[in-house]
Amino acid sequence: MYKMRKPESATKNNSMSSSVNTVAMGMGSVVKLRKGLWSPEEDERLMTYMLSNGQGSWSDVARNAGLQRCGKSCRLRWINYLRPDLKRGAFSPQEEELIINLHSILGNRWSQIAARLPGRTDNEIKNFWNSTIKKRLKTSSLPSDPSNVDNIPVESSKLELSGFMAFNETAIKSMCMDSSSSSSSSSSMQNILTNISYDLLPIPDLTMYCPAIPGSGFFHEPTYYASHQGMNVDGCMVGRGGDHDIFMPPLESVNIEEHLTDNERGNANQKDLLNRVSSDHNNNNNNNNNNNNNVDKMGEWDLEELMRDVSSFPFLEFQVE
DNA sequence: AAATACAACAACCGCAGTGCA
DNA sequence: ATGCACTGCGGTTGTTGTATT
Repeated sequence: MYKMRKPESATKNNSMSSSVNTVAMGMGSVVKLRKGLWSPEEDERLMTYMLSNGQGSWSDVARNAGLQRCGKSCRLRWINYLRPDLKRGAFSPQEEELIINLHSILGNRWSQIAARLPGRTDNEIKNFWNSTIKKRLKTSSLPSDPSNVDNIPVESSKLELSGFMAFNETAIKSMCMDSSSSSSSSSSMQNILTNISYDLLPIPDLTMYCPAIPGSGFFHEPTYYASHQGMNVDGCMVGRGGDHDIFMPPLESVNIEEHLTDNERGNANQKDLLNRVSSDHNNNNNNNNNNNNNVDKMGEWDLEELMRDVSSFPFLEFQVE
């Protein structure tokens, strides 16, 4: 079920949902900055601006698009709601499973998790986790909450998770905790993975996560990613699995849009996108699954493909040094 | 029908990291 | 070296719709 808020007009400022702050803008001018829910008019302005000008400085976006919002608010709205590649609607069971698994490695690094779920935002995943999964896990029959690495019993080297085997406990903890040895969580993860040698961890432990990572050279590449060279350029090979080398792309956010050419970006049907904005606002209870543009399709197809792949991968042996 | 509780979601806030002058 | 602006992230709060009493 996907609930939408009742839209409100940009012209009225009622209640907390659209308060107004005044901010000095230099040259003696004062601009009133709106806060709270976005109106359809604001959405359309931002969408139109972004589609025709692309992303620049967010404060410039706010100013140039004629929005009485701070840049930060514009950024958030674009990333979490208006972005063309967003997949809307309920999380599929596969996505849910993926989130649980990724969370067991990455913890609350929502942006990192989101980077592995095409079309989903960190905010969306975070909300989903806090409102749904967390409760479900709490009431489930699992002996401990897999989301909390601290709860993993010392004796248990493995944790059964939804039919998959999770990483070896040590590896999981290292990945989650190792922030001192590197400047970023991504390189931390890479460090861990590159330090895994080949005799201890069963390969399914690793493959469980690889498919979630766009650009992994591990499986036959989804054509979408394969067609955008450069996705793997910075990837690092973390191991070999039989005939397959295992590539981990950098764990920084893999932003699909960044890899589109200008033409490809332009091909995103602007009319469709604008329609989506207005239809979202018009249908309070709308998820956009009916809106079968390629952008929406891509995420679904990708996930299904990945889940198929993981189920067929052979078992191998890995080891933590 | 009204009141209340709950779930789901949107958006804000504060902080940290980064780049630049 | 310092200060500032900008960006991104994660935690938190507020709003709204729905279910329940």
